[in-house]
Amino acid sequence: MTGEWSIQDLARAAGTTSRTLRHYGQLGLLAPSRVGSNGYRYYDQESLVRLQRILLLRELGLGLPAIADVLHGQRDTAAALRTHLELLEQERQRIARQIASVRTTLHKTEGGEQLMAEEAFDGFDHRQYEGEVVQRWGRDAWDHGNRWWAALGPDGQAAHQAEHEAIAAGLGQAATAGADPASDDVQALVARHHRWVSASWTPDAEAYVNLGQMYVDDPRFAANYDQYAEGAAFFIRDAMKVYAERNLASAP
Amino acid sequence: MTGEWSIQDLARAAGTTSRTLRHYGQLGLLAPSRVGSNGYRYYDQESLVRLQRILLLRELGLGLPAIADVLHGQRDTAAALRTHLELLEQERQRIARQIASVRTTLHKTEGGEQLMAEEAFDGFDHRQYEGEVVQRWGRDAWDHGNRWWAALGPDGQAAHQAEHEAIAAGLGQAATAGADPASDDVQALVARHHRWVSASWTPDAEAYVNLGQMYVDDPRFAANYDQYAEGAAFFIRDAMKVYAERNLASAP
DNA sequence: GTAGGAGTTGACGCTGCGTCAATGTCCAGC
DNA sequence: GCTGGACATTGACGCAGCGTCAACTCCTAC
Repeated sequence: MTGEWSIQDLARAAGTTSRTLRHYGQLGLLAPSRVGSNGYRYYDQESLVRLQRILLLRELGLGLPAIADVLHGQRDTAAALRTHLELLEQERQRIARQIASVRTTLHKTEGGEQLMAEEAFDGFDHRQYEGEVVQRWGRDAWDHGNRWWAALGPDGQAAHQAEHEAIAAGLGQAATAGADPASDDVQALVARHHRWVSASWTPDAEAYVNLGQMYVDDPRFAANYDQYAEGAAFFIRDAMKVYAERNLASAP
Repeated sequence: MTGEWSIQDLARAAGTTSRTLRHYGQLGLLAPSRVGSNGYRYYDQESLVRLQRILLLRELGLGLPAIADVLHGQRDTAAALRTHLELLEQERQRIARQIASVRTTLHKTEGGEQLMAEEAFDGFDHRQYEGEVVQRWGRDAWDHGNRWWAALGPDGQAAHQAEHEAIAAGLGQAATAGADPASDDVQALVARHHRWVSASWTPDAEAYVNLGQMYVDDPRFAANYDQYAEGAAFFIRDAMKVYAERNLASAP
């Protein structure tokens, strides 16, 4: 067994730096399992596990004092995460408001004509995903999508985005309210969603179901829908599946 | 005309504090229109307008250096805002992803004990493979593995998975970049992988090589690694073989 | 003359480390 | 036994944007 590691060993193993480990030691988050007579810090297996817990919680955005509470058993992980989640929600609202304000200001200060080209799909940067889209659906799909988007014009683009936001918000509310994905109200929203999608591309039953699944599987989409309600992505996927089975034809 | 205001007057008029005004003065953002022989700062109408611009941009989230560029005419407002908007969009995405991650983690830790049963080892369902594991390595191995996994606790389990993802992602990148499986960088990652495996079971050279081969032969593992890069499973197997030959003892 | 309200210039604090700086240790080679 | 290089230590500054003392000075009113 490799029973003992130097500070660098541990840092590399966990993908962090020795400075960070000493910082954690200073805060009482992670003490070395042994300190040599020369002052060198040594760590063991248990340290690694503990460190990985710390790093995981940090990736989730928790502050070091909050992590200390969890590690010292003064707070259980779930409670800390729930508190943190609330902070994150607030932060998200704050950012969203700022974005809205900046956009408004931009429209005022300039004509705002180039703007729309740049902020396609509420935060989705078209160009950023070019490679991915081309890889998954081919160059033609990309070009077609771009021409269609350009042809909409600024107002059309804004309307298109607004329609999507309205649909997503409605579905998010339904999900929160515990509605049945197969209910008439929900299905009416899905019908709107299908029309919305069909503006650029008409999916058949399978394609539409797959699209719904992607809303769940791709964290970028999931994050986008889940901001309206927790678990909204799952709800939407289910509702889309029902819609497809009832209303869409399968490919021959 | 109220031609001149003291620092408090201006601060109150603009809804900020005198400390802030002195800070802005220090950064060259807003100089007093006049400074008395006693050192007192005095401001005029123009100062107020300028201050309001500063405060507006700050509410939008711009940093003071960026505001300085705008005020000094080195950048026009619209450009600065567009740049800033991109930052905000990224920030929003980051927060959204964090929220999604925290929610996922919460579901896992709240499920707590169901976790290991449901999605041990990167989405592998333990129970689903019980028969197979018992058949290949015996009942003791299965029980030992289960006890070890349970002993990790929710966070430890999450950390363990996270570590594996980090390693696999790193190896996937190396594979994509066309790295040599025997190179130092890759071997360092494999060393991490070996430590990761050793958390529950310490393989000797042969066992480790066989494990690597299984990553290629078993489509479930292969698919798991190949999601990071095409052909990653082969690359990892080769790197593991080199590592075993260099660093691990053979069974007697 | 004095109280007290407003002004001044420092300087520390907060978050989570990165990044020197100055200096001590360990190990391998000559 | 000496030397070089890698790695270790503690200590301290830096960052963003001010809030918040602290220690003094100034002005105004009574």
